[in-house]
Amino acid sequence: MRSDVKPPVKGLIESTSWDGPLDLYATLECGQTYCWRRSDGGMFAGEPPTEAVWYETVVGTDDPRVSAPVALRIRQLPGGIEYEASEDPVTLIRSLLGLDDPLPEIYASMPSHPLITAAIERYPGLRIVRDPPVACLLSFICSAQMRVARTHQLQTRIAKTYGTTMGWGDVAIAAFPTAERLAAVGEQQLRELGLGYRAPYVGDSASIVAAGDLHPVDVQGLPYEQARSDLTAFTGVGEKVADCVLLFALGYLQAVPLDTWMRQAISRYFPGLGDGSYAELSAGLRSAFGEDIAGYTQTHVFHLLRQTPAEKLPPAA
DNA sequence: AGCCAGGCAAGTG
DNA sequence: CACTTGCATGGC
Repeated sequence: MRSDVKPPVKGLIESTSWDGPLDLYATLECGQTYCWRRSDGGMFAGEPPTEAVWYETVVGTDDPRVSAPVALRIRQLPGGIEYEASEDPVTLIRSLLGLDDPLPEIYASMPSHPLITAAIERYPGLRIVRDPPVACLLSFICSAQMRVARTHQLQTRIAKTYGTTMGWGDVAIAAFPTAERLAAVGEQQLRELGLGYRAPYVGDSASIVAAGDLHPVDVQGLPYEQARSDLTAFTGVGEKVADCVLLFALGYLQAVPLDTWMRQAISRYFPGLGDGSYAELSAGLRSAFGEDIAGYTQTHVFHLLRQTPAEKLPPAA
């Protein structure tokens, strides 16, 4: 069934090899990435796994970090991150999970505010991922007006339907399909998967990548606001999805995706930022969250807001 | 039954 | 430029 029957590379990335805490569960299930699947199938059910469970993904050739697809799975143990992979994945895993981010310094540089303090005390070790850029782009196009769990369910369906499967033994991991493959899938078939009105957006953006007209990595290195603006050239990508790609794939830690949750937080906790344009609110929130690392603050706060009943949140200032 | 979910594109004024 | 409307689907 699978052609690659080679045994996997196995090992441990020791927790002493990075700075600060790591919470793999919060990192992969806070809603910032749709690229991983849990081997027990219980992702985004709201419950942490009872035992150390495997998280699985494939990093494909749309990603400049690899020259050939790499299948891997990881789990968190007391001593670090255990892995199994189709080839040595250590550098890749460190990148995917933000293990080289100086988290203690990042926490120290966050402004003192009741909402921010509550978020980092609740989720110490939540790190910003660096997802494969094309998969990140297309999955966040799908996320428009959909709940996190259903968005993830759709990505799984896309991978299992159109992606290639890699693995070893009884491990089988479905890769997110390449842009070329998705570009060849018709809008109608994507609708049948349940994408709804997002189906043509995904198809068109995949075609843009496949044709070589624009790749999300092309904007890497540009000034933040320029990069955000350039990404909106993809179909189905506005400023919010562009911010997600910049933060969760391209390492722009100053990006703050302004979704409905963050707009609520602004009106309740930072009313001074006003009801202006996206650009204005974004600049204001970056200032309130810590200019260079505002995305780290945003993702902690986002998770807190989603996981906490309103009456248990800090009182509005 | 109605409202909402990590919005966006296209059409007006 | 600011503002409005239509758009799929599922869960509560």
